Amino acid sequence: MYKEVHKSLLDWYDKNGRHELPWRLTNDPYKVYVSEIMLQQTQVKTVLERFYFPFLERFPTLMDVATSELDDVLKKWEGLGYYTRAKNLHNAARQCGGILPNNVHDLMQLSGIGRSSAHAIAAFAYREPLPILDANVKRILHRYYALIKRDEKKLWEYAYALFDTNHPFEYNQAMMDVGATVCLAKNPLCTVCPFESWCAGKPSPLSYPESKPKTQKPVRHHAIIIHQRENRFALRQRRKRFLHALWGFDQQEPKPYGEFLGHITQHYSHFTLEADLYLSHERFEDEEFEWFEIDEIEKLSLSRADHKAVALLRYNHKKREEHTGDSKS
DNA sequence: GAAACGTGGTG
DNA sequence: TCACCAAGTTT
Repeated sequence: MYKEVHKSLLDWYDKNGRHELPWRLTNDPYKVYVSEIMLQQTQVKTVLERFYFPFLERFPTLMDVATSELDDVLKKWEGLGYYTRAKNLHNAARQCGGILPNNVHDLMQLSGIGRSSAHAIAAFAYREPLPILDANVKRILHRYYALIKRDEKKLWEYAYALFDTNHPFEYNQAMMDVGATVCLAKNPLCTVCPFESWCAGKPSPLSYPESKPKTQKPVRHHAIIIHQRENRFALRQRRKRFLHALWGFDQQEPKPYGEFLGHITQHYSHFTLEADLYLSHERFEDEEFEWFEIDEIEKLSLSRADHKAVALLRYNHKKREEHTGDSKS
């Protein structure tokens, strides 16, 4: 049925596939696993250039993750976002005793591994003849079959329908690459697509699937307060889901709390933070908080917004030294 | 099943 | 400038 389609796809993959991706060259399931988690909702470029290699250098094996502290894992995840992934990775490593399961069922029992990641790990790391279904494949399927509605269950059926059981590994990799480089969300390059002759959505690729109703992100106003006591500053480790386990400064309702240091805007996945930053020398007692010298703060894992706060603190400090003529440090 | 969950790149 | 997107999972 799909013989010609599969041939077209494989030919395209041979010539145009991203054959140099490191997690595609390794035969270490752990490395494939790490790549799959890092790549969730994250661009290849970011993972490749800033996170994949440093993480593996610090944690060469899953056992290293299992025997390390969450704070250490988080430090290597700092800046990558969706920090629950790091928490889940750490938890999963301990769940399986540092030995990654080799089948979809057992993989899915681990924290942070859903059906999509389980199939990807099984297919890429263990060469299981299973179709994958990620955002790339979904976009291709929606267009190929001209599917308007988003339906997870049906998409899996189509994923199995189009799957090439004779070349499972190459097929899956090829689908990822077509989705990432040809069947693009905004500007699909249909003229060079291996599916061109059979794609039902080609006349109007942007129609599949139907776009979600656009909602504007709410803006939340806060004050970020840097409490200072001599040469130390107060930070606490977050306990809730948002930016879980990351350290940060005090955050309160928007009003003046001392010396104004600047304004911080940070766009999160579901809201925008607008915060004024203050330096306070008022007495501050809270068991949640610990006191750090400025250089010690850098050793903690901080969110982007809190890093901006540190930068403003340093900038302000430096500016003051210039004014007082004090040029030490 | 909808909403929560980060950050950087892009048009 | 800003909405949208990029290899999803959990609640």
